[in-house]
Amino acid sequence: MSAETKLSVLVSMFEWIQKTKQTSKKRSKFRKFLDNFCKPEDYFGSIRLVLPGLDRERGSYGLKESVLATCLVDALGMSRESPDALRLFNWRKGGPKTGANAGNFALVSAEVLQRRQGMASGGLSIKELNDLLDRLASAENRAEKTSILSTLINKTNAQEMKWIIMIILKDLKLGVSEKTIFHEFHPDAEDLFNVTCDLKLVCEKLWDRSQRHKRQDIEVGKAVRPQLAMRVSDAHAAWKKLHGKEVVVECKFDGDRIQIHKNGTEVHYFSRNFLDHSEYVDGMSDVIVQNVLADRCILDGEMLVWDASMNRFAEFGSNQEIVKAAKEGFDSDRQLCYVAFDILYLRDTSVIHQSLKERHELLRKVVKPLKGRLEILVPNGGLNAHRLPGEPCWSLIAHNVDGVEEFFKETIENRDEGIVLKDLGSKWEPSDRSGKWLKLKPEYIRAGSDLDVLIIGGYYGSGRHGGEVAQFLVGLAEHPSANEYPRRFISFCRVGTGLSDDELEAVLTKLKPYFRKYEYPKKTPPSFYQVTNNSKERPDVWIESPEKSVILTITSDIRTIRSEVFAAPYSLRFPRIDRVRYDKPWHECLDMQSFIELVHSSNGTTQKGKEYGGLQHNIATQVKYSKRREKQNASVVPLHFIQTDVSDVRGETLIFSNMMFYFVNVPSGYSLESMHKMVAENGGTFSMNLNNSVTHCVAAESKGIKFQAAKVHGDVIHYSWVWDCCSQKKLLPLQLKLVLHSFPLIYFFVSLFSF
DNA sequence: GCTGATGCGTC
DNA sequence: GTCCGACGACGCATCAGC
DNA sequence: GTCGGAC
Repeated sequence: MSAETKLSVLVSMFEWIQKTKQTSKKRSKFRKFLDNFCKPEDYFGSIRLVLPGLDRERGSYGLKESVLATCLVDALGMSRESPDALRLFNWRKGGPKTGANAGNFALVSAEVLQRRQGMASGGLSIKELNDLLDRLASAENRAEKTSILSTLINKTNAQEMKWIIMIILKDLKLGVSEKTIFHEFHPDAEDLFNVTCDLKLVCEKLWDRSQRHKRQDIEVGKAVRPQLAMRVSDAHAAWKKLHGKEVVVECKFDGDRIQIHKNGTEVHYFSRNFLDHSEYVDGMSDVIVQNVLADRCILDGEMLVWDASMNRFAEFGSNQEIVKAAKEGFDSDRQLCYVAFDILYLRDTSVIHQSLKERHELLRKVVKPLKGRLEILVPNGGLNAHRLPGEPCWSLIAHNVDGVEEFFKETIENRDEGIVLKDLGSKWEPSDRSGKWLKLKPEYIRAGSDLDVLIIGGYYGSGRHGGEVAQFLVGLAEHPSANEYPRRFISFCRVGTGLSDDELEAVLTKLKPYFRKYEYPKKTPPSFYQVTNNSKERPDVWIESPEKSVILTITSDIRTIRSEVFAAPYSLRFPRIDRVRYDKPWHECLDMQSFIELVHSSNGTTQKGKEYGGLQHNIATQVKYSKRREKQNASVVPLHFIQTDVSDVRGETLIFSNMMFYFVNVPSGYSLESMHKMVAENGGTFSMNLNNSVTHCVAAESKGIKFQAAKVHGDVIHYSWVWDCCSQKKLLPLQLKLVLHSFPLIYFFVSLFSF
């Protein structure tokens, strides 16, 4: 009987791989470990330590750097004020003493441990380590975790402990891809993992590298790694990539990607990261069991919330809220709704090898849609079938690039975040993002013209950014009095991506002389910065004074987010730095009021207004035309987001003063722009979106999702009233004819007016 | 028992 | 072209510490 | 989710 594989062997392999540059050498070292040093019965035990991010056998540890630091300090019996303790707590902070290890928690820990642990290996086996890690993951409280860590420290040396810490943090920094590990383990390991998401199963089935494994198909109850969409920049790029294929375009839903596995009355809900989300069972399983007309089946789709009173899908992020409400027996108009857009398994066979077209047919046959609870997304049916008249459809077959473009525009205008394009002839490929599915999202914020914000603080980075400031806290200016510079800056969002290493370095060189260390909570923030007391809002350094700082152009998703974390009422979704504006002085920072206006002026139709407690808001693209920019972004910004430039419009009358118009739609043959100009010529203002400032909601036709939304807002006026007023140069009474939405739908096609 | 800090998981 | 690590926002759950 | 960098 041979002894168990020791952790020390694994660790020396780790050390070697880490210091080796060439992938091929890393590869062969790992290979050697498997062949010569690891017993097959320890394969799973080892692989799960090499790929901790893929292991689902063990729950999470509840330990990241911060808690881990306290636990280690306690486990080592150190005072929390001792230099070594502070070193651990401030592991990100750079400085002369911290040297190369700053930003790498495991290395900082190793430094501290080295002074307290022996050099000799503790002789811990891989099996023993896994047992202790299991205990660590199921520990009830911090004291218990501390005690297990203490045991680990007693059974290891500092080097081994360093790697254990990296395993706990699920980041080994080996510089070897998951693919490589799988491939060296067994040529079929990656494929098998992709269709089972089960490391243990892979290790048990493929322990013999010389035995090829016939490609295993998916099975009910085992998560499959989902197929993903590749982002493309515009409709033409998308069309080019799918040249000659039969293409379906679908609305991209903004919920949670969920794979539903139905096995009789047992239903599982797997997320993108193959976690089993059992919290959906209560709200969803009955519907699935009753309306999916097959005993065994796997569906791929999006979990959303349907708002029955609004007759549309709720904003992103409401799933958990609804799950919770349902659990507490709270009745509401909102309920979980699953939109199935694919089927992967039916009865006893995988159907991923069939074409998407065939799978759509299967979906139709197998899933019985239930309005607002379970829907299917197929062209010419499913969700499309019970849409409101005039409402754009949710998916269709595209015949040319114009069709795609048109659908794209409609989708953004009427719903949410973009479209997905798929080749109808393609099969479903686990884990694929190579471009069989494409996603197309608009660029909502015009880089360079809108979000110019000021850096007010910095945070130390980690990993390759260790020891240096790598993220910024940015702020908006307080609205200045006339002819004055802003006095205070209001925190708004954090941003840490978008600059190249060189650009970041340049910014740091400029700012470093003005960094002021922030030692929370000893000192309060500089008085010219307005921040909340939230723990995320305590930068490591403040910029000494706003005049010394730098303006950044930020870009982000259109959907702004109500924020409690920052001092400003809204924050951004997916923020990134577009560029550094050395050319702009600090005081040209966007001010808070303009920002709020920006948010309000284009609240999209998918979001809910404040009165509904909604959380999402959209950012407009307020455009100041410059020839160059116009050209540069011509195809990037959806037309309807561009606000009409009325700076050259001369006033005709002032009949519309104090009125703000919102156009639901415009008569065919006329542009939104011309309507806006007409309003402006007569003293009125207009909004691109339906918000509370809008006083007059105008439509030419009573159809479309925007019209439905407008009805909720209030009366909708027929556009002929606006025209009558303008042509007669006086405000006409509204009473009679022109309130569209309370009227039978007879349209007045007035075309007598010319300007 | 409440609150703030922290971690997890979604996008 | 592909992968990976370093980053962003939120909501919710959990636990420490008062 | 986005992004830049490495291979």
